[in-house]
Amino acid sequence: MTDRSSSTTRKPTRQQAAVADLLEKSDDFTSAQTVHARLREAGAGVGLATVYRTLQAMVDAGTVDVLRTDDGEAVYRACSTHHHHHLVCRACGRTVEVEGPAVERWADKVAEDHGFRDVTHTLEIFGTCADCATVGN
Amino acid sequence: MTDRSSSTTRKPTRQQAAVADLLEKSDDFTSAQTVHARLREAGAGVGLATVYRTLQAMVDAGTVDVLRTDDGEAVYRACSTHHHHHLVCRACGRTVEVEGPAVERWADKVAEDHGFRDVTHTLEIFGTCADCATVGN
DNA sequence: CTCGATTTTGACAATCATTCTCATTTTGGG
DNA sequence: CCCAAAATGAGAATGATTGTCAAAATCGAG
Ligand SMILES: [Zn+2]
Ligand SMILES: [Zn+2]
Ligand SMILES: [Zn+2]
Ligand SMILES: [Zn+2]
Repeated sequence: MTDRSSSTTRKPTRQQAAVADLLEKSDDFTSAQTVHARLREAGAGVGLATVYRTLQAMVDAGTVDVLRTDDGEAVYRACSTHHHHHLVCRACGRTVEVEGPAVERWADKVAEDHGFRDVTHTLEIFGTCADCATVGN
Repeated sequence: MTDRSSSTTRKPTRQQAAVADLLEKSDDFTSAQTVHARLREAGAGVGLATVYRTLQAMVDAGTVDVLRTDDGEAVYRACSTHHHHHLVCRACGRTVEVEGPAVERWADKVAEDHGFRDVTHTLEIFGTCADCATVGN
């Protein structure tokens, strides 16, 4: 159990900062493997296990969002902290954060109508962005 | 490329029928591994590779829905053929199909407003169903 | 500063779902 | 019956993710 919880802001290590910085600079969702590779070629390498641990910690802390690609790979992105969803270009990966208060209410109501508690939801929109649509056709 | 597409209704084999039947009888999302195990213990075993192939074919044919669990495992369910989403109990797996025309329109509009084409979306609602809420607390 | 306790790291092994290989079996038409 | 195409399945290969555990970094009290 890694549960020495209530961890009050511990100073990030060099490795943790490196992972966080890289995500900040990247506009689209990035896999752990890619983060590892990028850091390696950038000189300041970070162990693969540490990359996974750091990403998971950030997800738990709510500072990064995670979602699954079609083939099941987890990808991460530094997002704004409030609740939102994503519009992702399936060609280039360009990502736009979107919000829909009505959708939030709808999801909660549907769940409640069926007697469900502790409701959460996942919602992602995929498409081909204008730039990619131009190139591809 | 396995693309001898334009599939002209081929008679399902014993194995394909077994997988399809099992999914029909199950009300919740089931993983390929579980389908394989269930079929095995039910006597009429089916090769694991065939289970995967059959499930993928059914997904392509639109006769089953697939989604990813939190740990990335693909799970399948025989659903109605029209577009819908799911309300899933994260404790017992009970699943309810739900629809939300307004959400569909919202998603398409958001994408269009940002210049995206060929839009699709994924949306699942998770919670604890009434039965499980009673037991757990 | 110094030393032991605690946390973090990372090389490497272990898991495990999914895919690939390819020889064998089944199916269907002629 | 005979052959070619399609399907099957046992086992190997792949690849992301997690587990292990000894070494390194950090912290806090004395
Ligand atoms: Zn986000
Ligand atoms: Zn939402
Ligand atoms: Zn469904
Ligand atoms: Zn929909």
